[in-house]
Amino acid sequence: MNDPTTPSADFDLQTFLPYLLNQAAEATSQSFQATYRTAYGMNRTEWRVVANLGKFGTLSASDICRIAHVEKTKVSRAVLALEQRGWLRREALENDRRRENLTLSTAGQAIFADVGQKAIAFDRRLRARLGVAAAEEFTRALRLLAAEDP
Amino acid sequence: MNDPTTPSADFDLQTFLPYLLNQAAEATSQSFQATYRTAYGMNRTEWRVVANLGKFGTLSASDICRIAHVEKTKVSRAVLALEQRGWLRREALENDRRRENLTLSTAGQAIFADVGQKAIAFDRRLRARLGVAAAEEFTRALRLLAAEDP
DNA sequence: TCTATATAGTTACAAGCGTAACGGTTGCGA
DNA sequence: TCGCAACCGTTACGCTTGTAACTATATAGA
Repeated sequence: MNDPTTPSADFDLQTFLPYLLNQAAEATSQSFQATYRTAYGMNRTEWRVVANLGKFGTLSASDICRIAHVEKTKVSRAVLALEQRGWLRREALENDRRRENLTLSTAGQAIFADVGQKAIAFDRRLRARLGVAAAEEFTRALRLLAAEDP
Repeated sequence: MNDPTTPSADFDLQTFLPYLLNQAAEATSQSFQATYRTAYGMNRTEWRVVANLGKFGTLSASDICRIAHVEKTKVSRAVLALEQRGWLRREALENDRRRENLTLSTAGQAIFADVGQKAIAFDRRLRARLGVAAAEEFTRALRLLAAEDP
């Protein structure tokens, strides 16, 4: 296999894991994005902010950066957009005036409940397509590859 | 952490397949991108064009669109950039003057060989991390999810 | 205390992107 | 044959993004 005198096999993009991962990620994200885009005009980052605030209740912007692995400038802009539409409230912290607590408004919670339910259904369909057991193994592999180090 | 008032059926981004796919795709693509970016100043689309021309020899721009699932405007810009750096040649077709054949120059082929070898090594490391057998199953799942329909 | 280093979040600017329109070409059907 | 639709590739425009700088606050060390 690794005879140094013979040229090694040519590279094939179609079997390259990063490429395949991108294709699958694009296809599924693109497909689900209609759910929050057409109904609420949110982009992906805004939806992720809503999803994390919906789950954790209250977070700071930098918390969201860490948890969801999103750039802080993206979070900053998403928070502004969500606030302007009345889906999110900011609250200053007395003990550290650099940060602010973010919380979904009632309207924001309703949106989280709506899109969240559809996300659960969407996820269930994807897992059914893979087979429920295989989906578990698949998820483990994704987490392994997503781990920072390489 | 968890708001005790939220019901347990709430959506959790951390188990959502499109999210996990994005994380894994971003992590691996980002990690490998250093290989072609620092050495040759290519972006992802340019690298994909090189990879496909390296494999197939000669293609038209629209061929690349179909094969690599890239927007035609991105391909157009990538081809221009690669041509200006002398890594790719265009050739008019007599029987259809709308299209042009694209081929890597000698320099382009050398780049393909270099980056391609590193890609193969990178891919091998990823698959080793998953376990070679598991990686096969993983690849099948990715192809299934990347299929257009949902 | 005073300095300097780190952090939180915002903003400016340039680069990248997708949508839509465009010019040029081909092929099909009336 | 003409006319019209489909196609290839490029360009124009506006929106999104990342990098780097910035303000403001907090913390650690001399």
